[in-house]
Amino acid sequence: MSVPERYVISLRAGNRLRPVTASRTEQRKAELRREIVAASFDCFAEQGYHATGIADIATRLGIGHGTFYRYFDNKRDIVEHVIDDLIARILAALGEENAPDAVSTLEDYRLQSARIGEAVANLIGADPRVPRLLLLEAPGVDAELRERVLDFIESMTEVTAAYLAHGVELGYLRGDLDVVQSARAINGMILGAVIHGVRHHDEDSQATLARAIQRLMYDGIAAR
Amino acid sequence: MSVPERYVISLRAGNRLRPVTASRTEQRKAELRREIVAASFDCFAEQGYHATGIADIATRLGIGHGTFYRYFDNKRDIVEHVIDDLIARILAALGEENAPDAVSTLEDYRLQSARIGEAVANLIGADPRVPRLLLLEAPGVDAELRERVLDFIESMTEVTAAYLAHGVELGYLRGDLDVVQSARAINGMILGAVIHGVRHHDEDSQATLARAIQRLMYDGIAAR
Amino acid sequence: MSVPERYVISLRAGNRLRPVTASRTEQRKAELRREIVAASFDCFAEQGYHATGIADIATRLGIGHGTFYRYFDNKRDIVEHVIDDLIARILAALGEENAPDAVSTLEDYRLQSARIGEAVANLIGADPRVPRLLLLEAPGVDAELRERVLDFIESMTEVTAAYLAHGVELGYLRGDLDVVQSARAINGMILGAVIHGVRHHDEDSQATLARAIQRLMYDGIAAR
Amino acid sequence: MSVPERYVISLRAGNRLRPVTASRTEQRKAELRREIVAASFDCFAEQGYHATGIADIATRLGIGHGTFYRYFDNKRDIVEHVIDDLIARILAALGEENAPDAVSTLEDYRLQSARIGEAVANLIGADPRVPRLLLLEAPGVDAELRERVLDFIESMTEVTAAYLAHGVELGYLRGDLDVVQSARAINGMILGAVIHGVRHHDEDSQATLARAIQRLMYDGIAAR
DNA sequence: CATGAATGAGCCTTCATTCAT
DNA sequence: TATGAATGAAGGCTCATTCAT
Repeated sequence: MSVPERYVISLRAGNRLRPVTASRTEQRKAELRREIVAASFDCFAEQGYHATGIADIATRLGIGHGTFYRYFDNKRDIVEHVIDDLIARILAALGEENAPDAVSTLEDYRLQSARIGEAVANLIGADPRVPRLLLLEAPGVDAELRERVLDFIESMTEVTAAYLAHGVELGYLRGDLDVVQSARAINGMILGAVIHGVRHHDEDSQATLARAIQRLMYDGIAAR
Repeated sequence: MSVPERYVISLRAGNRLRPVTASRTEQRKAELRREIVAASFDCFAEQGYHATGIADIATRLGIGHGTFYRYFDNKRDIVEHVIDDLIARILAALGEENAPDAVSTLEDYRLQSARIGEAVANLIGADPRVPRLLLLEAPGVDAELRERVLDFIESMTEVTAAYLAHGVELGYLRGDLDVVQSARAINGMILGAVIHGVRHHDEDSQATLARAIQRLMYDGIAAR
Repeated sequence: MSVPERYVISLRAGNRLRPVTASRTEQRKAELRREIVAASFDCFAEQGYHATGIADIATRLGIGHGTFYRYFDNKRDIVEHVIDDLIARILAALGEENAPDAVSTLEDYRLQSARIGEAVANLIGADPRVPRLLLLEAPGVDAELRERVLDFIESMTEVTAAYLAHGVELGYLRGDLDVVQSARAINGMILGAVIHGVRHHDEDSQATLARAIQRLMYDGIAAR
Repeated sequence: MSVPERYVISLRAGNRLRPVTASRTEQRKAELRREIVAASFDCFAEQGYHATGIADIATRLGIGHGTFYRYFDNKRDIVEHVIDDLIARILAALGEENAPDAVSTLEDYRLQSARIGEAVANLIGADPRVPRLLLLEAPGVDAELRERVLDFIESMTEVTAAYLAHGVELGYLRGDLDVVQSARAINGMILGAVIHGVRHHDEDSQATLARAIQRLMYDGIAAR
């Protein structure tokens, strides 16, 4: 699954591909940074962005709240990093699935989309706070962050569109498919599933929903 | 289109079905209430809930901000009313379409869902701030309001499920349809369309997306 | 003594020449404003600008510190008003002396400068915190306020220069007088006296200093 | 020109008359001390005392800001040293002129005061930040430093008074001169000139002002 | 009933200072 | 000895809410 450039970058900047030779202090610093992001994530998820004070984050970590400001510019800065981190995590989770051009038959495609569906389900199952924060909390922080989230959603649509285009090309998807808009529709279903998963963590529900989505995708609802 | 009880109630409370014999002052009061809700909606949509002060709302109406508290308990109270008002408006817009049991053939059903799709598109087209506030701003206010919004989404699912169940019963929809989960999937597509419409107001885009959703619903994407 | 336009304005704006028909509330407001300026003056004089908190000012007045912000934008705003008020007070005190063109003989001029000297002495005697705050505290607040104070000093030089020019014109002052620079020198003596008065409030000292300045002005120090 | 004891001391402590046999490290330490004072002077002059952080000073020198505290106790300590250093520099500049008892005629005295005037002018011309920091910034730091500056001004008055007393004794100055108060007046003129020089660095202006002061000193302003 | 002056809880942020490395 | 990461006191400022007029 190919991924828009900016997220790749932030992914790398996040924690990978660092120069292997990081000094002791630098490692500590990077770790504390990550811990602050994690603690902030916890706080935001528990109480919401606006109800969370910098002091809450610091206290949770057992650090002075002045320390926070050594690592992030201000409250706005941290929420941005938390969200970017979430996006990076999601992309990482999805990115492990194969690329759009890795399949060549409808059956393969079914399997692939099932895998992706499962990845999404796992993501939610592993931590329902992730979609909740990303989709329900972040857009309410301010206009910029809302745009950021919408950008992310759109970028996912592009990915899906690429999958569909590949399928049309190879002939196992309808030739008259409006790939972009269909991608939007399909991602809407996933979005709906994710939002449903925010409250209903039970695996069964997730599984049946996933199956329903897939049946709908391939067969539609009309009786034959 | 049947509508969950609570929203009906709030709808009534909103502005209809009042005893016809309302005194002069009571009418004034009711009107100012409505104006405050409208002004609050404008403010929240423009600046977001947290960035909006009670003073902003009052100023916009040219009333003293003390007056605000004669009509609503507090800031939390008003946002709840604004959101309920939005939901009521949406339900009203959708409720004008026929009920689930009004159709008996697939063709009718197609037409009905097309009408509903158009109603949704009109809603967005008329004022994209409505979905933005409801779906992107409100859930970030606090946990309770988030639940409220999720409740609304689920209630819409129930409505859709009723439509599907009716179709299965009458045999024009697949007999093995998981009506609830399919309803969730379908509503996800609508959700996706609405969120897309938050930023892309152009009618064309809305129309092609609606068509893509409908084709997907009935035929799926697989080549036959 | 004529006075530069801007200070006249601020003087008026300060508290005079208001429309006589000020409503009850407006009067209260204006009075509280003045009280805040006065309390701020006290605080700044006692502890210095930077050591004074808004809370100190509010507490001294027995008002909530939020109230302060209803009357002044921020801490910077109040110090500016305090300083402007001081300048206005000084100009008012000096302005009561006659204008530069009111005298026509050396003897009159001597008397007039003696009166001015006395006015300055009274100013200091009445409240040595005034020159201390204006000359020693305000310039240390920030660059802008420093410039404000220097502007004031220069404006006083212009006034003195006008006096001297008048004297040269009428022939009772040396024809070859460099009026501007001499004015600066004379005002320097006054400045020195004022600064001396900041610590030495005794009238005797002020009086003998005033006499020494006047002798120096008219006769110089050289033996004849 | 004799100089009050305390300043002599601080002068020595500042950088002179150290035991010649200072170890390598001691020399380094002394030098860094001086560099810190210099950097602090720069910072205070540029941004003002309160707006300057210890970090600014350290950064300017390229040292860690913890190092600062190995050389000075705290922020207050350094500003005191900076001011003392300024005073020492000024005294050094003026001290190079002859002592009060080195002249015996009015003409010599004129020349001497002209030299002193020139020294003052040079001081300002060389670095207008010196008087600005000493006279306009330092008194606003806190009460103690304000007193320090006022002490310095008074000590200068004593020096001038000694000059005048010498002149009266030798008969080339008016016998009825109030030497102390006249000294204060004369120093006031210098003070005025210095403060004027803070903003107006042009040599011409300084020169004509110096001349005006001298004419005033010896001849007064009255027409003969 | 409408108003807006008053209030103070609460929060973000800075920065002088300490101290372990 | 030099460093800079950590700290938390301190303070400026906002804004929802109350209440006297």
